[in-house]
Amino acid sequence: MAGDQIPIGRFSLITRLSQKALRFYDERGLLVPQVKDICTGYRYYTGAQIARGVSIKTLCTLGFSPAEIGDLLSAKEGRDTDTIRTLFARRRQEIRSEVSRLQQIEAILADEDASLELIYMSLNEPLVKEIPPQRIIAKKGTGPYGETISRLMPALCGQIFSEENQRTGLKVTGPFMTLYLDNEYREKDATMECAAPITGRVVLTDAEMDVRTLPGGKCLSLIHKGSYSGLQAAWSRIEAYAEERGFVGNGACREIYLTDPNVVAESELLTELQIPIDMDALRQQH
Amino acid sequence: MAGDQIPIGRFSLITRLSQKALRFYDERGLLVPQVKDICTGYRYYTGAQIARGVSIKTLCTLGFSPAEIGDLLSAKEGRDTDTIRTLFARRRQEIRSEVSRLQQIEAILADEDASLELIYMSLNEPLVKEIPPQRIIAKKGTGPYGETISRLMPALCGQIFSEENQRTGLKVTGPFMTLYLDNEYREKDATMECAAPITGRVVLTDAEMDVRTLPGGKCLSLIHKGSYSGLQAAWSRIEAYAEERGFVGNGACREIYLTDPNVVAESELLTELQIPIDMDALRQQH
DNA sequence: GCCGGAGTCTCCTGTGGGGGAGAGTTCCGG
DNA sequence: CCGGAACTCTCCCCCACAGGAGACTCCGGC
Repeated sequence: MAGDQIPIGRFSLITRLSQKALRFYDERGLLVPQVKDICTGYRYYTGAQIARGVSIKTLCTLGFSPAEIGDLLSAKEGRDTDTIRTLFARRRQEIRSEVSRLQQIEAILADEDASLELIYMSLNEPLVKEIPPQRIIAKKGTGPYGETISRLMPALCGQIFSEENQRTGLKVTGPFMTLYLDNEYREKDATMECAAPITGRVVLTDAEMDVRTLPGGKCLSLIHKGSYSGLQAAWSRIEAYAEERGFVGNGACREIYLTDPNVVAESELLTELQIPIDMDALRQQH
Repeated sequence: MAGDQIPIGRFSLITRLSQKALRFYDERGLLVPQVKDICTGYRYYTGAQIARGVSIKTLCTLGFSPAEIGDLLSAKEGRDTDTIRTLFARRRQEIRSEVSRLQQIEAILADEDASLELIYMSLNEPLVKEIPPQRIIAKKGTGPYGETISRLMPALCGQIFSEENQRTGLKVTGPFMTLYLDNEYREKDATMECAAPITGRVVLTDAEMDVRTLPGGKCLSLIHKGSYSGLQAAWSRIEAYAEERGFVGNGACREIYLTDPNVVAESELLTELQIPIDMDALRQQH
């Protein structure tokens, strides 16, 4: 029979592996042709190698990486059924999580209006992220929400940009923010702090002001685009998300004004909402 | 506010795009930092660029490629809702087909015994592939299946390796095969041809022998591993598959003996089953 | 002004092959 | 034995970043 000396093209047709892939597997040692003509470089496979080629193709179709395929084929030779089962189970788990990820995306795309909104409004999903500790200067106040912030911000800026503080080298190192100090929602007498991350020496002339370091750690974060009047809805979204997933709060919520309302149009304003969370408490729940 | 001059690290935290990705998008022109210090190479973004960064992140999470993201953002600026809808619909289709592909794999992996069999037995799924035309020498015969092949093969080999034909330069260019010429299943008086692909001039001394060119084209192909006694089951599998998908046969089925039973152990034998199919007839059905 | 640590830069390698260029080989019929 | 067709070879670029090395820069505190 013509079983020996199969050139790469024919071998490719039989095993359904592309020539590119065959050369790649040769290089990686996964499937090395029996004969390689030293002077022309031509690869020649044998009939006995077809089985291995077919196995590789099958495993490849199942989505295993070349390294895993190597392990699987070794395990197969050694009749190491346990390893095979383990790798198969892992792959199955990967596929399941990939499917559920794709289905979530599909669900978003399925709602055409929502997806248009997604791109036009820059909406996005809340996400857990790590934030670094920050040294801040803050001014505390109590009262209704918008009004209090409007009162605190100018005072804060006044202090920061005072001649004294500019002379000693105080610098603002990030966007301004508001910290919400209440543990519950209050309409009229909410306690909040307007703050800015800083470096340098500070001279305080206001008893209501404070310089301290905010702790870092994990937080749930959501970026809101648009006028500040939409912030209420955004807070509801992120709180609902936190509730749903069982996140446990761990400190004051922060509202970070990423863009400057004096520079950017109201509809293009970006604000990041952060809820510091206690990952240990979350883990204990599950 | 400190909205201008955001270095890459901070911008990365805000937008949730990795620094690597940001450098890549800079290079590709997808999101170029407002300021790039010529002498240090440092990238500085502005608050106004955050929105674009967040959009890119969102679209990236949805699985769009950088090129598509560029198109989408251009369309967004131009209020070209149609383009956006089209791209979203396309992506959605891609996701659906990917999900169904993965679910098929998951179904295979779900049956643990079947998957072990898959790797130990080298089973695989039938697949459509293209085969080239082949010039063959064939000997026809009628009778029960195994017995007839056992009779035809030695005769065919005798003819091929006869002194005369070896002298004129006849060469075998591929594995031996059997062609099944009946359109129905027959137990006792099946008509078949044993054949081998050849090149060179041939002298025929047997009236039952024939030299001709088999047509190329699409075929359904399945590789079977193991003793020839399992071929019956393999034929059932591929026929069932063809039936299920509505494939229309288009010529004699071929059974190709990829490995040599004189060399390879019975349990390691490989045989390829091919059913030539008519793609036009298939298309008309759908 | 100086120093250390943190931040940032570019460049290289890796993934799992696909697509193509340009050159060399093999094969087959005449 | 010859010539053209078909086959095969080795590079090189592409994707969409991730990881890491080694060097440079920046910043805040003293």
